[in-house]
Amino acid sequence: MVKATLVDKNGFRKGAWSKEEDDKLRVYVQKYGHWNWRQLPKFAGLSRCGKSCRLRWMNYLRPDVKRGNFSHEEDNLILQMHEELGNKWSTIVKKLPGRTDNEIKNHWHTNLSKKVKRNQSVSSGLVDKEQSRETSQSEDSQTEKSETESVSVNSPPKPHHQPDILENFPSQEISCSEFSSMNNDSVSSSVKGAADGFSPAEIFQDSVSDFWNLPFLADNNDNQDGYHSLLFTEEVYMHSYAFNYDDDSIDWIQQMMQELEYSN
DNA sequence: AAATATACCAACCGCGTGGGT
DNA sequence: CACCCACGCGGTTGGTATATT
Repeated sequence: MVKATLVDKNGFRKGAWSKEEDDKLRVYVQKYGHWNWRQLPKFAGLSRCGKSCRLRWMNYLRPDVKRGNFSHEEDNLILQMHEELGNKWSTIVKKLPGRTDNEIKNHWHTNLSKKVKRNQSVSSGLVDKEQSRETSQSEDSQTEKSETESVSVNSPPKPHHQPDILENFPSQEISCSEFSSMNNDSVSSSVKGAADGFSPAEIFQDSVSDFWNLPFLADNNDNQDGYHSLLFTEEVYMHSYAFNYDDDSIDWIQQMMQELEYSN
């Protein structure tokens, strides 16, 4: 199910994601969160546009994405919600934790919409014997499928690209909307929560004064309370703020990231 | 076994929206 | 108010797997 990889006019790779790209994106987002999808590929060392990265993460790499086929309960819920809401996939997906809007949309178009059409035909008396036979057959196979699949729903298999490096990776994702919408005050406030007992201004000042002396704190070995990820978030923020994402700062972060990767 | 049709689904694309300036 | 930017949503495309002839 992969598209041939090619390059668009901006030099961004398109098409199928390689395992290496997946790993880079997964490691990056799990460590640092997706604080800005547009900038993220540069920092993660990916030649992809931010949009593509976001989609890949949301639909495939997110640790809580539930793979495998849909259970009867899920099917019924989708049918019911779709009847109420129409193609509001983002709303429907909220009722199906672990599923993605893309997955639900695909499932709808490939399975459920046909089911609905058949049911409508049945109810309007347009179906002939042959069709009803087909229907019952496919329903049966569907049932069979769903029964075996409900197991996979309860214990979702991990994405097939899951590298060993992430086996013990606690997720410390920072929501894009949460972070990217932060202004100076809110960043300071969030840090205040982590640093406990310091005023935003103090934290901010301390961050500035200590910035060049701080080690790179995004360390997987010590993230019990997410404190380090918060510190890192602040650090990246400060750095990007100070340098306004110029090439030097990007190179600097990339270099640091590489060093981190090698040290793991 | 080969050719063709169909199903599936990852990824792309365009547009709307909201926040910031 | 207008403009820009980043993001999210929904529709669509197209490559691969599987079934059928």
